[in-house]
Amino acid sequence: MPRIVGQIDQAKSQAILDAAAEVLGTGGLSAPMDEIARRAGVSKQTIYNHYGSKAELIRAIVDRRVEEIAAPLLAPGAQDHPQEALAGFGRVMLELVLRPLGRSMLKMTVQAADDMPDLARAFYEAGPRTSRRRLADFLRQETLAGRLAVDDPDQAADFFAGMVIGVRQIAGLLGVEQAAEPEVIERVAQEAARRFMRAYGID
Amino acid sequence: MPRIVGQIDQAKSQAILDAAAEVLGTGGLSAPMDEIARRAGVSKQTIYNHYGSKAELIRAIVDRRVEEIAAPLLAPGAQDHPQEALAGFGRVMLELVLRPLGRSMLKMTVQAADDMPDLARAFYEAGPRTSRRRLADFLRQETLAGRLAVDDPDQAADFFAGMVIGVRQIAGLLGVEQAAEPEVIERVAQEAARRFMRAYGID
DNA sequence: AATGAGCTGGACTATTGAGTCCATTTTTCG
DNA sequence: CGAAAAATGGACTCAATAGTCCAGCTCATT
Repeated sequence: MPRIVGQIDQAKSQAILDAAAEVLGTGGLSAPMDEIARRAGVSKQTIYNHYGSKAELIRAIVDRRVEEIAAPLLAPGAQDHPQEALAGFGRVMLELVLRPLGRSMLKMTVQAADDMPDLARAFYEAGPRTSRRRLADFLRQETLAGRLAVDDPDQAADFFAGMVIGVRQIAGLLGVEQAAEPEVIERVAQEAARRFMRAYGID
Repeated sequence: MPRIVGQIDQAKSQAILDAAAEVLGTGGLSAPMDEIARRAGVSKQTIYNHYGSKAELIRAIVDRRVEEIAAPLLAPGAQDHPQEALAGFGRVMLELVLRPLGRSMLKMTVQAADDMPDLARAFYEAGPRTSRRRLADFLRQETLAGRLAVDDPDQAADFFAGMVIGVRQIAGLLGVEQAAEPEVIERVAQEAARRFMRAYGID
C-alpha cells in the first residue's frame, strides 16, 4: 500500500514488505531500517517513499498477513462425522502456529503491542478470536444437529483450540525450537479431535 | 544478588528489583534505566553498583521469579477423585497466567528472547515445561492406580494445560484485557477437569 | 533524444538511552 | 568520633538508529 501513487514500482513494494517481514520477524522489531533496505536490494529512501515510517511499514506487514490468516479458517465442509471436521480445524490452527510465517507474525505483534495496541488488537481479532468464533459456530451447529452435546460452545471451542495449540505457541515465542513435521501436526490434530469427541459426544 | 559484597544495602537491592520488574514489565524492556532509578528512589549509579548492567538486572528479575513460579506447581495431595486434583492444577496454572506478575514476567521474557536465549529457555523450563511434567507424572500415577486411562501422559498433560490456559496467555501478551476474577478461574478449572475426566476416564 | 518520475547511495541531523565520572553527602561500623 | 564504604545527582561520553537531504543515475514514455 504505497503512499505515493505515481510510477512507483509495485514489485519493489512487495520486495520491501517481504524483506521487512523477514528481518523484523527474525531479528525483532528493533532491527534497523538499513538492514531491511539492504535485504530488499533497495535504498532506504525508497522504503520511506513507499511506506512513510517504520511504524507504517510494520502495520503494512501485519495488515497483509491478517487477511491471509483468517482465510484457511473457513468452516470445513460438513463431514459425516464431526470428528473429521474437528481434526481439520486442528490441522489448520497448528499449521498457522508452527509455520515460520505465523510465528514471526505473532512475535512482531507481541513486541509491538506496547506501542501499537490497535495493531495487536486487530491481529488478535483476525487470528485467535476468529478461529475460536468459527469453531464455536461449528460446535453450535453440530449440537443442534444432534451430533454433539456442547453446552457452552465458546468455552468448548477455547478448550479444543487450547488442546491443539498447547504449549507450542509460547515455546515459539520463547525461541525454544519445536518440530513442525506434518506427521506431528496430523497426529496431534487427530488425537485432540478424538478426545474432544469423548468429552463432548452425545453418548 | 548484588555484585559487590560490602556494606551494600540489601533493602535497596530489593527496591531496585521491584521497581525494575514493575517498570520493565509494564513499559517493556526498552524502558530507560533512569525511570527505574526514579521509581526505586535510588540513583542510577547505585543500580549499576548492585547489578552490573541492564541485562544482568533483567536476568536477576527473571531468576528471582523463576524460583517462585515452580513452587505452587507441586503435585496436589492425592485426592479421592482425580478430578479434584486436576481442578487444583488448573487453578494454579490459570492464576500464574492471569496475575499481573506472571503476565509481565512472560512479556519480559518473550521480549528478551532474541538477545538472551538462555534466559528464555530457563523461563520455559521453570514455567511451562515444569508444569506439564508434574501434571504428566500425576496422570501416569493415576493411570497406574487404575483411576484414569491415559495412554500418552505427556500429550494428555499438554491437552489439559492447553484447555485451561486457552487463549488467555496470548491475549495477555497482546494486551487484550481479560477478566481474572476468582470465580472465572474456578469455573474454567472445574469444567476443564470435568471434561478431561470424560475424555480420559476409565469407563 | 528529451523529459521527468522514481531510484541510488551516502552523508547528515537529531534523539534516545546505556553506561561512566566525580565531587559531595550520607551511612555504617570499628 | 572518625574513617571507609556506599549513595547521590547531575553532567558527560558514546553508540545506535530513525528519518532527511541531495546530487547524480535509470528508464519508461513520448
